[in-house]
Amino acid sequence: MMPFKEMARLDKLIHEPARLSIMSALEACSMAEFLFLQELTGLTKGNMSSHLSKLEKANYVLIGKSFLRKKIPQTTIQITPTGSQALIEYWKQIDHIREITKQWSQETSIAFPG
Amino acid sequence: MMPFKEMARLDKLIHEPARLSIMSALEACSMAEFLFLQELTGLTKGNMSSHLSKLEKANYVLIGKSFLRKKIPQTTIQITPTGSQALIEYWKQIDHIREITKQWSQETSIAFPG
DNA sequence: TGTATTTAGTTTATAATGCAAACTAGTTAA
DNA sequence: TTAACTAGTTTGCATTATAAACTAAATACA
Repeated sequence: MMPFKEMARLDKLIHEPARLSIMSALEACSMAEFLFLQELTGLTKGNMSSHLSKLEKANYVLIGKSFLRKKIPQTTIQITPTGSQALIEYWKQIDHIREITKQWSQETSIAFPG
Repeated sequence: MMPFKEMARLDKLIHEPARLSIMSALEACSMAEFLFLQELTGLTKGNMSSHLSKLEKANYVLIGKSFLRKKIPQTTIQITPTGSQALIEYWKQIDHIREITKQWSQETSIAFPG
């Protein structure tokens, strides 16, 4: 297949920058609180919340709600094995795309020099 | 800055997969015809056309219209120096993000082992 | 005690965007 | 002469990212 068609297959759930940053942060922390994650990513609360919902729906993250000292609500987020795998796949695909694009570029410059 | 905030700054004009494939293809070819580019990327004509318009508006590509044997319209597309630079910057930023994310990940696992 | 503010999120409304179907304008075929 | 093809553009629709508005509970303070 032509290398460029491969880009259309990138996992859009991960590709979106806000979610890519969430997923990357979660891959680094084994578990993160909502507010900590918000600070790391710089997203607004509403934005965080809706992106997390999408990731949860895809089973990329696990969201746990509990209460601190039985009072203050605390939401914790973990990446799931599915999510972790998807992130790895995503970067692998990015690498592959860059590699074959570079190859194709070289072949083209040989075929049509100057 | 936290690494994850950097993702929000990715050039969205290039980040979008359809346009990333257009830009990558154009970086490889010095000049491409509309239909050739369409075949390379697998995009529909309508889709190609609107993405190219956006890239043109940003001065990332140069679009030339001419007529083959004075009859058949032929659109040729070239990447501009601005576009080429933007693409290079984009990949540089991706690399940087991955690097600092990896670093941050290591630091975190030292700070919070287990 | 009551009311004002803060905290921790969720829901809603909006604006932007990607996408292909429908359209345009010209060419060739039957 | 009308039907079908070519090379693209425009339009309308569905999806999506975003922040503002909202909810529900806890605390401050007067």
